[in-house]
Amino acid sequence: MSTVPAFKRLPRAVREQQMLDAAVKVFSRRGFHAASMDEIAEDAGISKPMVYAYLGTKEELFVACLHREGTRMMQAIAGAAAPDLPADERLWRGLKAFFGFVGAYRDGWAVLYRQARGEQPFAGELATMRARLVEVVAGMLDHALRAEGREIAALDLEVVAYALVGATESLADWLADHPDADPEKTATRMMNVAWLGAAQLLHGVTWCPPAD
Amino acid sequence: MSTVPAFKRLPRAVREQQMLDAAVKVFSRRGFHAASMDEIAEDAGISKPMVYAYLGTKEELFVACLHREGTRMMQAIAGAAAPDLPADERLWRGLKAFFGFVGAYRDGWAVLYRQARGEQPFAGELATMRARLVEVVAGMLDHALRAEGREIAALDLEVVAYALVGATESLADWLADHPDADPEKTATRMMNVAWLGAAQLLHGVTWCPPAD
DNA sequence: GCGTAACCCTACGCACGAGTAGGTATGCTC
DNA sequence: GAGCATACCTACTCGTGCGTAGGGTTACGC
Repeated sequence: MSTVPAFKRLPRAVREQQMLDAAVKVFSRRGFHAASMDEIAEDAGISKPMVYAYLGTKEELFVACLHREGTRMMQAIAGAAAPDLPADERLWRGLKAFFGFVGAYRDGWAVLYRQARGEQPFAGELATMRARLVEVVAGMLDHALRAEGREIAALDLEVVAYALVGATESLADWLADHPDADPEKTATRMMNVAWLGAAQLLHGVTWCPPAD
Repeated sequence: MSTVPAFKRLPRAVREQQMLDAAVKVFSRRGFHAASMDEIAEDAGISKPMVYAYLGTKEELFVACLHREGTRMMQAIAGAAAPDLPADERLWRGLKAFFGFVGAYRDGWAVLYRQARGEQPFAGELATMRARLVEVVAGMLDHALRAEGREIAALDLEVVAYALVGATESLADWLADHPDADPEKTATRMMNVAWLGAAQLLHGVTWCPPAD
């Protein structure tokens, strides 16, 4: 009895992407633990054993999501911020690319930023990616500083870079919650906060705590 | 057969605090879902039904943690940053109080910042608290701006405040991972990034995207 | 000293969800 | 058109962990 199959058979590569799309969507809304494999499978329009066959266990599936979205993001940034540009131009292009990514893949961003941070097994991997970003920003600042003939303790540099990355992430979060906001405009605003402060530092202006 | 009880009977108020301490500790390490009521009870040196009797279900327990740590934090900040001080002084004291809180209650901070963000039922409450903070910072900036005879669109103000709060949270996170770092020094570094940038904005200096 | 209330326990029921066993249909190759 | 690999399913097992039933013991008022 050859009934017409309700939905087509598709090649593995296509189905894998559909599953990853569904997984990113569900993980972003529910978080790792609250998400169920059944829901992901249903959302992908497929049955659960298929997910296990293609992407493995729940943990492996989550790692696959992290990996896809993470490299997607890093490549977007790296592709935009060429290392031979001046610092402000580089920062600007990097920010534009970053906010572009967040705007285009809000769920992916939510998984990376909101969900993967607290979960023990994955926090490490995420921290590494984040650390790479911080290092890049710190390197940029250091480069700009040396060009001005100045220098700063490595630890201070790292912390400043950390703050800049944090501010950026925070605005990204804001962007993810305001679907009608413009990514490029957000990048401009970020430049206004970050670059003006950083430029001051570059020129040797610093703030000191009051005597008491 | 009156055996000596292994551990003392304690009044409710004391046990509740012990339970909350244990809950904050476990939730901060494992996250809401991965944390088990059994582990929390064991860590508090008590049996599970006691936790249910005093603090209710797992969700209610988590909310209680959020509430205690949240008000603890907000009161620390509000108590330090008196509204009649000049803007930079106020910002400085607020930051000092905030980083002091994070340094003293690292687990509490981790629950608020790392764990409660992604979990659907609690994200709202957290967002409200965060929004209150952003509003305070935005109000401070607005106040300082008006004192200079200048003005800025409300949305821009909100976004800048958002970025500052995000940068601060990010440094707090850094602090939580570096136990030997000094909270006050961290606050100073934050001032260097935030205030210098904000002061520029206050004086009307802005950054514009390049023509192309 | 006796009731009553507060403190505290061991031991379970039960649902939910990760992962699998075992089988069917479709297309591709020779 | 036989054989085989690939795509896909329904229907289960079983562990884990939330929440509770039911009962014991210490303190405190009177």
